[in-house]
Amino acid sequence: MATLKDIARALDLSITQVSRALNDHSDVNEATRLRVKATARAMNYHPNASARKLVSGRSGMVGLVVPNYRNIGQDRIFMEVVAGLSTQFSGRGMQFVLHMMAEHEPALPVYQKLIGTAMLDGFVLIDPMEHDPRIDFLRKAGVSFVVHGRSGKTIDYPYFDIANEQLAYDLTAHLTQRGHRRIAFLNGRADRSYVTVREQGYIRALRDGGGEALPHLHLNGEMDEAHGLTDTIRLFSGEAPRPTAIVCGNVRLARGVYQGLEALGLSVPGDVSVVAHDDELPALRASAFFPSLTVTKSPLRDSWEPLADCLAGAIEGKPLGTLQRLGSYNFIERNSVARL
Amino acid sequence: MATLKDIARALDLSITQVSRALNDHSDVNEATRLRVKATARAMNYHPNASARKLVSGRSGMVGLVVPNYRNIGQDRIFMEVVAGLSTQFSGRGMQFVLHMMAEHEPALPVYQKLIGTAMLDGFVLIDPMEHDPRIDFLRKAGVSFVVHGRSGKTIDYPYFDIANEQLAYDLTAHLTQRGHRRIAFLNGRADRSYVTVREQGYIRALRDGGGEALPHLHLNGEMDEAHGLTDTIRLFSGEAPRPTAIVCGNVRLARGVYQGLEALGLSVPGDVSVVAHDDELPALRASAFFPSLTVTKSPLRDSWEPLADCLAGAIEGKPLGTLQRLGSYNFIERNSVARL
DNA sequence: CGGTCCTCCCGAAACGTTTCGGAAAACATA
DNA sequence: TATGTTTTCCGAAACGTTTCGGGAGGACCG
Repeated sequence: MATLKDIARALDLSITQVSRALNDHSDVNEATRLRVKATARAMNYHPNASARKLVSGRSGMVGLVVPNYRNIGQDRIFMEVVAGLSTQFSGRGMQFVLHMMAEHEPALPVYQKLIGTAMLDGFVLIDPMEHDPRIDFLRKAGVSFVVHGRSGKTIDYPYFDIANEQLAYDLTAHLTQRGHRRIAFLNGRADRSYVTVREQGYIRALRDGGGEALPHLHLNGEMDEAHGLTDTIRLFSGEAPRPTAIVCGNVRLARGVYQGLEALGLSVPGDVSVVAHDDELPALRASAFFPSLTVTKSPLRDSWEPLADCLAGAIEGKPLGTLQRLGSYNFIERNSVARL
Repeated sequence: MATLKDIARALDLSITQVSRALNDHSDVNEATRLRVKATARAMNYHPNASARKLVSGRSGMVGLVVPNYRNIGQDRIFMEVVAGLSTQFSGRGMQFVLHMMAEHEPALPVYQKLIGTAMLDGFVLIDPMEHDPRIDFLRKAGVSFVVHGRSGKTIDYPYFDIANEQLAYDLTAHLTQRGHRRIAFLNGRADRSYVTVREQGYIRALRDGGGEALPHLHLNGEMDEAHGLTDTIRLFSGEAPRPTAIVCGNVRLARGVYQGLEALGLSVPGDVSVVAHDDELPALRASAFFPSLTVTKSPLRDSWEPLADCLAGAIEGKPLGTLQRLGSYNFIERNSVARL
């Protein structure tokens, strides 16, 4: 509740000088600066965020806007995102605002309103679509934001992403190099941008390695155990030529694939080889699979720090070059692939 | 980006009158009011939250401060809380700020700082301890808050809670009425306020129903499957007199208890009767237990609306009487209890 | 000694809103 | 005609901060 005026009165200084002292401006005597800072601490002073925002344009608050959906409470990835980002921003002295929309509420008006009231300095965008309207909207509005992933043709905004094209290439090439020609790819939902990019890597690896690019072997859908299971059953049920190997978009899919193959009486890697990308989601360890799973590994939890970093940088007006980051991944060979 | 000044200029009115028109004050001509509101909408006006806060003291933002801990991403209850509260406040046109502390960071300084910067109108407190210092702190600071549960002697603050004493009484009495005398209670962590209250209900029911209040039958701990399992094994391992029935603080504990009893070769309800309180956590249905579980049911997800309601009411200065709410629960008898 | 350059400070304006205290005009009342 | 009352409006102050423009005093230089 203490204000600059209180401190100024206590020290017989002007408000101006107190403000300058606290903000480490140049033209204030060192002794004065120390006196001011000491009394500020003593009086338990915290600058009023609204007043500061009003004149300086910064509030130190960033937002995440997400749609609510049934069972969001069970979505571990969402939980990771929220906990990770919140922790990161709290640690930077910033505040994290979580805005949860009604299930089918359109997003743009929500951003519009949040921007209008001017209480947020920027946004984190997750789950970008292939041509994501939010990006255009925020770009036009001139608001800072950072994208988890990339989307669209002109990537002129801050982002953190992993090399999804290369990762899908590596996984697929690992299989072609071991003689596999018919390789299935259980990919994510078709409207997500990283899904398209991964598909390109998969196709490129097939082409380079002499694999067959059969449309029925590339499947899109939610990346959970249920889809891994059902897709696997379908792959080995019809008349169409069957794969000898399966690339999974994440480890949850792979778990479903293992269950499906077991149900079909097929062994890993004897009958079918399996590889996956591993986000290191909690309580799902690829090394604990039997047989242990060959993966490209890139923990999702390594995303939050660079994302917060980039958004904070964007708000401070740092040059774009420093705000576009690519995460690394490791290729970990285990026991789920056979040489044909 | 449009301001009151812009609207005033466009309509050749004073800023004062525009503000009063938009806020539905009395002394503004009906025709003027409509004109103002129309142009405000046309110019896509949203009041600047910081400016408003500065003069009116309200920002429309509320906060939740929680400690981060390992594997918080796997904690479904936390997820429910965040998603539920965020949705509720978003729906009320308020913003929900999630502040995640470092793992062992003391909480009070964080509240202190958040209060100091004056950007929040109030707080939601979850997981109250038996004598929770946060309550005293916020009460002294004169900040609005609402507690999920109750704590301390003087309950002079807004809260939403369920009748934990009565609920534990009902579960225990259900067993004594069927002839059980040695009844174990797997309760929550001893420092939580609702745990103490439930213990009182358990004791009262034992006394009323002629049960034996044996200290070794009342166990405290995290309410998860692992503890349900280990506590059960221990209850039936030592020299001490063994229970004929077990009351579980939640359904996760009960699941562990079922597993433990199965491992010990004991049947439900033939050898041991089991009852529990059911928060209706996702993916854990008491009716799907075998044998199906007798419970007191009170869905956790019914908490968020009254909590948001009470906090919003407290901020608006409504009388305390309307801000203290008790949730109801149902007693659902199924097949996990035998008559002795 | 006059001029220039630091060092340290301050008043005042600005950000966008709400609200207090009038005040002009129109109209009714005595 | 004088006196209230109602309706509709406005200027100005206030919230707490940052920042612009300037200014007093001293040191330094030629």
